[in-house]
Amino acid sequence: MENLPIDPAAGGEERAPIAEPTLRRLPVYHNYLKNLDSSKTHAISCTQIAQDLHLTPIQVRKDLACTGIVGKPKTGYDTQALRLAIEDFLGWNNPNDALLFGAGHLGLALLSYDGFASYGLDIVAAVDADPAKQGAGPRDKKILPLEKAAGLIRRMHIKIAIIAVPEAAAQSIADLCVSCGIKAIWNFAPAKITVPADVTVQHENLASSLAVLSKKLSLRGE
Amino acid sequence: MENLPIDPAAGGEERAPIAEPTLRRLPVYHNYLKNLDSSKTHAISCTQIAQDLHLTPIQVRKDLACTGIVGKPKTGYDTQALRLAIEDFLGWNNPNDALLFGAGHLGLALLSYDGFASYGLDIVAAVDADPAKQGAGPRDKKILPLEKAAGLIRRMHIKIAIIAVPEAAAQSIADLCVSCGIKAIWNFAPAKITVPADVTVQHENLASSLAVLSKKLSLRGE
DNA sequence: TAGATTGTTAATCGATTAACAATC
DNA sequence: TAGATTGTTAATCGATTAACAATC
Repeated sequence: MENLPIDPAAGGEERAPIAEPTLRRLPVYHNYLKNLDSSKTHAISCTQIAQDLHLTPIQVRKDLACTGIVGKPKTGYDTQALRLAIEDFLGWNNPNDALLFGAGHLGLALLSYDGFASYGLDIVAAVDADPAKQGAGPRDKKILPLEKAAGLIRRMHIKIAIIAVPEAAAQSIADLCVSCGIKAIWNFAPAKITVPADVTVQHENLASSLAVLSKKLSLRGE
Repeated sequence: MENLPIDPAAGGEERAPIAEPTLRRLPVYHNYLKNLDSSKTHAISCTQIAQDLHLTPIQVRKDLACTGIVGKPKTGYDTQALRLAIEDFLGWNNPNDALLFGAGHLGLALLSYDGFASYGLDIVAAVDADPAKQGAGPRDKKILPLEKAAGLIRRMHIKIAIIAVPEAAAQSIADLCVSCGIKAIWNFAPAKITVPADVTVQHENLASSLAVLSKKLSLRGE
């Protein structure tokens, strides 16, 4: 294979586009490895991973191949090396700064979560239009007035915005972000937002997940 | 086609399994219809929907066919009927009771959100192990001691649990749920949970979404 | 009627799974 | 060595897209 060299500067040639389902599974493997007792388990096989995560060994093998890791027949992969390969591939050791819009319950939940750092995301601050919410937030993160957003994004060259504002405000916040140079939006508002083609939007759609869950539940009940 | 009759009692025969991507798009169509000015738009075509949602007309047509809706050539679908057909198909007019575990920021965010009702989900209450969090929550929802969970689930025949507790507590909460007869778990904890085969788990995996977002961002930047 | 749109069958595309040689 | 596991090419499966007749 040998696609996706670890050094991003290396590849001038066409790079194999990674399948999104694979991409979504990589953090799952990473979390699995993190929870292994590393003092005991120095190597792990696809067979073992697949069994524990309820996947097939072939799928695991193919997914991991994307990261460039090379395993040893009969023993499997070095757990430490595999973990690092996933982190490398996902860019988790080059953290991205992000600005959070909205300090309601959801915004505070995101701001409180200290796990994002290990996923290569650093929420530098939050902004909120409500003066009552402004001030010190969880984990020593500041909650600033909305007016500070544009300057902050420009000054820190922030590329990622997280939108956790009410549905009605989502589009205008997105517009603001785009005008300041934001290139990726993680949207938690239950609203479709429209952005130019060069901006990526990842929509966290609870209604979709709920539809899957409740349909499965109703199908099971027969 | 004529699969998936609206009356769930009708089908003894094999029922066409709905594709998950389709299932996830149905709420998107629904939200789109909701935001239409219904006084003006009595009928809507696939072409129009596809254009506004950045999909293809063929895909929209196929997705909507699952709901059993029948359109009229040249005009499209009756907007009202289409909306109801989606709600019917997704079971949104037979709401399911759910119990929320965890009243941290995320739990409160879920409890505060008044949109779930229209998605067929009724969070009857929350439970939390921390006495300081117990009492009245948002929207007049009670936050009860953890010990009340089992009785509540059994008494109300609750089938859905929402887990919004810290990673370390997730599995033991899941075990509790299973032992009380919960059949579907919506898991917001960043933890893999293991349940018997007859229980459905929908895992809301932020790390996966973030991986997709940051990979797209880094690929764009070349 | 003409033209746009639906409903449905066939073709394509991409992800998953199977098969198997290479390797430790 | 024998046996388990990797890496990779081929086959399968399922979702998307294309094609087109039916319909208003």
